[in-house]
Formats: sequence, structure tokens, C-alpha cells
Amino acid sequence: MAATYKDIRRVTGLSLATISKHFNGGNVLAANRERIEEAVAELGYRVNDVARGLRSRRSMTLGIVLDELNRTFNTTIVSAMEERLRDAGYGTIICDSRGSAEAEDEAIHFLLGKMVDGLVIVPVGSDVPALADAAARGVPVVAVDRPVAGAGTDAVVIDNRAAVAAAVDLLADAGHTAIALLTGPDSWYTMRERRLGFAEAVARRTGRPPRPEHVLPLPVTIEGGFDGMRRLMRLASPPTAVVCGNYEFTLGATIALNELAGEVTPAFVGFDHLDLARVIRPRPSFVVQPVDEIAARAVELILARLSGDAERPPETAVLRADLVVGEASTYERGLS
Amino acid sequence: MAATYKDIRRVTGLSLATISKHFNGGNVLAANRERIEEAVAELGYRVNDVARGLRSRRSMTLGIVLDELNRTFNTTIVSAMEERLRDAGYGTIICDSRGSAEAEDEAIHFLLGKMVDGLVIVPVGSDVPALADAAARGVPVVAVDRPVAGAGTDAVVIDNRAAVAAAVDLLADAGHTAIALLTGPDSWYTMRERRLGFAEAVARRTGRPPRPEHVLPLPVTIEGGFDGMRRLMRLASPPTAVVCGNYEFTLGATIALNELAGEVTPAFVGFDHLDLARVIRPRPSFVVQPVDEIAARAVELILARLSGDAERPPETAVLRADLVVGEASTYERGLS
DNA sequence: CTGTTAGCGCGTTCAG
DNA sequence: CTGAACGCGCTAACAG
Repeated sequence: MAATYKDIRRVTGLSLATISKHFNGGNVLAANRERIEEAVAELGYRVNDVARGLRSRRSMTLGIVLDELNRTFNTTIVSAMEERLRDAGYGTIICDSRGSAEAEDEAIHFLLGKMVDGLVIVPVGSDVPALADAAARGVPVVAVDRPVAGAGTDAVVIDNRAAVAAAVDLLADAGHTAIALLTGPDSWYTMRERRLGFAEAVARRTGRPPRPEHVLPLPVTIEGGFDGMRRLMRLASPPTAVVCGNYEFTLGATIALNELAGEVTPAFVGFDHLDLARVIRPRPSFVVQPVDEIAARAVELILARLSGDAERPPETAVLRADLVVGEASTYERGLS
Repeated sequence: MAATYKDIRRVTGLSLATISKHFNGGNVLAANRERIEEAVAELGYRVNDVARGLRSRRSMTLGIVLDELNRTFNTTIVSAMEERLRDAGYGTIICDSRGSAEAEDEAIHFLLGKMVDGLVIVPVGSDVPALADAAARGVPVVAVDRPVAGAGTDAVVIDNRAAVAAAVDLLADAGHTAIALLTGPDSWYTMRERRLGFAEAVARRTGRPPRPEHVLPLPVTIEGGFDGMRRLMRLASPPTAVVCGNYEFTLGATIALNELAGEVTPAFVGFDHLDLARVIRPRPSFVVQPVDEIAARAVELILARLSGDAERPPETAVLRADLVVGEASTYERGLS
């Protein structure tokens, strides 16, 4: 159905090798280039990447495996990475693990079967056995957001403990001592790290560990954040300030706070999504992940592997999240 | 690097043909099957989909091209489709057009170069020239959410006009006559359709077209919805009820309403995202798109094309969106 | 600068 | 039931 070199040969009379060179930057007579281009236009020819990849052992495409497609953090990073990769000549294939380690395994093998040149993964858990197969084929991997056990791979993460600690500091500076955290299960790397950073910072600032009932492990959903905030506010001694451990919690907690408006108004630090922060008034403080920088570093690492230095020891880039201080509100006015 | 049939031949002594048959359901002696499986385990062999696709002219993968990756509606549909496609033996490649017709064009050609067997597309605009190339290669296409000009392709859309009309009816039944719509540019198919359905329903119910200042074309973002709602509420004669034209508007408008709580409380119908609806109290009414059904129909249409009936005339499935009525609140109590 | 030759890894005849 | 031979569309040496 689709035209091939043979069709171009039929039209131009040139050999397959010349035609191939034309498409791969070899030396071809200007006159012949033109004839080929004419044939291309006439036939609607496009190179077959499958055949090219099979032959050249380079598909010029990278696989991106996301733990959850439906997460702004992920899609934002993907957009940023895709743009950079396109500039470098790489196409990208996005796969969704839907939170399932099994689907993740399938996705990785699917991508290896497609002969991707490299893999970027936001892993579901800390253990990703399929990556051993990638390594066996010499396919480099960069983990994003969470490191991967086995440590054979590059990674880009943020300093989650420091990020949450900065939020705690902001609140403590305003006089808060009863600070709560909306967090997820400890089995998630980021949730665990943020919880640990939180506990450490609270202890440092208040001289006491956080109260257990102020550190809620919740389902990582909007509803989880909503319920979490409501439960906190209904405690016998509710916290005067709340740190949200991620975007979903921030959104859910915001809605809960609005509903409770008037009754209680804890100070509040959101996470992740500056667009959302811009829209809430008074604008709350936010921990903002350096999404562009994460994408840039991930691309940098994978491209470096692809262009040779396969033997460099695996590297984990740890980036700093920013704390964007909001407009005047409870936490800046202090407890007054 | 990766093992091939040749490696298996070396280990088992069997011929390439026999090995191929083993992997493709041919008749192979049980004893030989076992020997092959042992070799597979030993070598960590996996079929090379690239080579297989080149040879068999079927890659068993479909391309999914999204106008925007970062949109819950899209990612939800993708998840639902992926699951069904996997059951049918198809892998999927997701590409993001990032709202750019140019990127969309690139994505389609990227996918055609990967020899995808079919294409599902949520198009950026109504015109997608690259689809002609798909047609020329006999690659079937299903458009989702918005139809595509040229009409050579199957499509799955919802009845946008009826959906918005139902929302207007609900509000009108509660006595509202000053109803507003948060909408996007008319160049978006869904935004235009919803606006038209809105205008028609308002005229039918109130005997007058909607006031121009009550039909706001906004940037399709959370912030757009936020600003839109605020602008509406600051009008000299603000509407008593507001219909949101999509998810982003719903979220932004919700936040604006919360901020304005006490001052004004228009009745309110959200769009698209039931998870969000569950979290807002009192729970607002929502137009809910039948996401699973959309995914199911899209998969059905593309699979039908793939299994032969290439000559069936293009079909556009029009599905009904549901109006989920919320808890008691302004619109049910009427204007009282 | 161009053409010939030989595969990449696999699926599919067709003899045996 | 098995194996030899050929080719999918393209790239990569080589000669010329």
C-alpha cells in the first residue's frame, strides 16, 4: 500500500542505495535529489521507521512509562520532555501503567519489543523487575520522581524532605505549633519522604514529634484530601496549619476548607500545581516542583547515555523544590 | 544484544520455521515446544515486534493522538480504551498534540511510520490533513469527541446540544431565567455545539435569547473558569444560574464561587468530572459524559475496521451525556 | 557520487 | 510435523 524505495527506484531509475543516502544525509547529486523529491511527492512516500529501525538498530524513539497518565505532574513533565526530545530528533511513545505493576511490566516489554532506544519511567513502586530486561538489551533507563531499587539506573528526584521542611518552617515562623500533614501510604517513595521530612522538621521546630492524628495517610485522590482535611478540622484539638503532600490533596483540601469557611481557617501550604495556586484567594503558599528542570535533567541524562557514555556510573540528580509564599493570610499574619 | 530465533536454533537445534510456528500457533511437537520454551527462559528471549510487524504487515498496535494530554477527559478515555484494546491483543502508543495542529501532524506521521494498524484521534481542530495519508495506507481512523472534516472517518461524539439543554431545563424548571454559560472559542467543536445548545434551550424556555454578556467565551483553563465566574457575578445584573461548558471551567468556577461565598450563590451545573462533583458540598448537578461508553464505542469501531469491513460507510456514533442532579441547593429550591 | 551485495529478525510458502 | 528458501523495507559496507 505505502510506497517504498522500490517505487522510487521505478520512477527515478536510481538505485536503492542512492535513495537511502538521500534520506540519510549522504552525498547525492543535486539533480538526483530533485528527482527523488519529485517521486516522493508523487508517490506520497514516507520512510518506514519500522524497517529503518530494524536495520539500523536505532529506532530514534524513547519510551515513557507513567505510573498514572491522569496526573498533572506526569503529563506536565511529559510535555516538557517531548519537546526537548523532538529537538534532539527523538520521537516518544507514552504508556500508562494505571498504577499497576503488572501493566508497567507489560508496558516496558511492549516498548522493548518496539526497540526503543531508551526508557524514561515514573515507576509504580520501587521495584521494577522488567528493567533488568532493558539493561540486558543495553537500553538505558532514567527514573523520574522516584528512584528504582537495584540502582542500576539514573534518576531525577526532588529533595522531598527539604521541600516539606521548608513548608513547616514557614508555618513555624508564623507561630504555628500544631501542624498537620496530608500524606499517602508510606509505600510510595515520595509520600514516605515527605512524611519523614515533615516529622523531622516539626520535631526540630517544636521540640516534639508531630501528633500521630495530625499525620494522615490517605488515599491519593481529591477525595482523600477532602476527607483528610475534614477529619483534621473535626479533631478535638485540630491543627492550626496543614501541609498538603501533593496535588490531589491540595485540591481536595481546598474544597473542604471552602466548605468549612468561617468555622475554621487553618494556615495551609499546597503542593505541586501553581496554576491552581493562582486561582485560590487569598493565594496560599505552595511547594512547587521544578517541573521543567526535572524534564530537562531527565532528557539530559538519557541523551548522554544514548550518545555513548554507557559506562558512567548511575547518577541521581536531586533537585530543589521551591516554596512560593502566598499572599497575606493566616500563616503570614501568624496566629494573631 | 537481544536473543533472536538464531539463538534459539543454536540451543535447540530446531529450524527457524519451527521456532516461528511455536510463537504463532502453528503445529509443533510438544517435546519441541518444551525445548523452545526452555531456551526462551534461558536466553531471556522476547519476540521482536519490529521485525514481526515488518514481515507480517500488522504491528498489532494502535496509535492514540490526543489534542491535550493534560486533560482528565482525555486520559480517562485513554485508560478505558487501553484496557479493551489490550484484551483484543493490541498495544497502544499515545501521542500528545499539545494543542498544536503541527504537532498533531507530526504525531500522525510518527505513528504511520511505526506502522500502527489504526488510529484513534481527539483532533485539535476540525481539519486534519494528515489523515489523508492514513487513508492512503489503509489505516482506519476513529475520531473521538469531535468529528473531522472530510468525513471519511468514523467518529464518536456526544450530543453536546442536548447535554447543555438538559442543564438549562433543570435550571429553568427551578425558576431561573437569567442563565449564563461559561464557554470557550467557537472554533472548538464542542464549545460551539454547547453554546448553540445553550442558546437554543434558553430561547425555548425563556422566550428570549441569552444575554450576550451571559455567554462568555473564555480561555479553556481553570483560570478561565475562575475569571469567568467572577466577571459574571460582578455584572450589573448577574445571572442567577451558571452552566459550565467543561471541566476546567467547572473547577475554576467552583473556586471562584467559594471565594465569593456569602455574597452570591448562583445555581450551578458542572461538566465532565464526577469525581470533582463528589467532593463539592452541597453536591452540584453535573453533566457527565459517558466516558466508558465513548471508549467502548471507539474501540468497537476501530476493531471492526481492522477485522475486515473496510467498506462500511463511515459512521458517527452520537452518545447521550447524563445529567446527574445534585443535592438540594439553589437550583432545586428554586430562586425562593 | 552511484550501484551491488548482504543482511537486520521474523513469517510464510513449499517440499519433504 | 519440520526445514530450506525467500522477502518485508531499509541501511551499510564495499567496489566501481
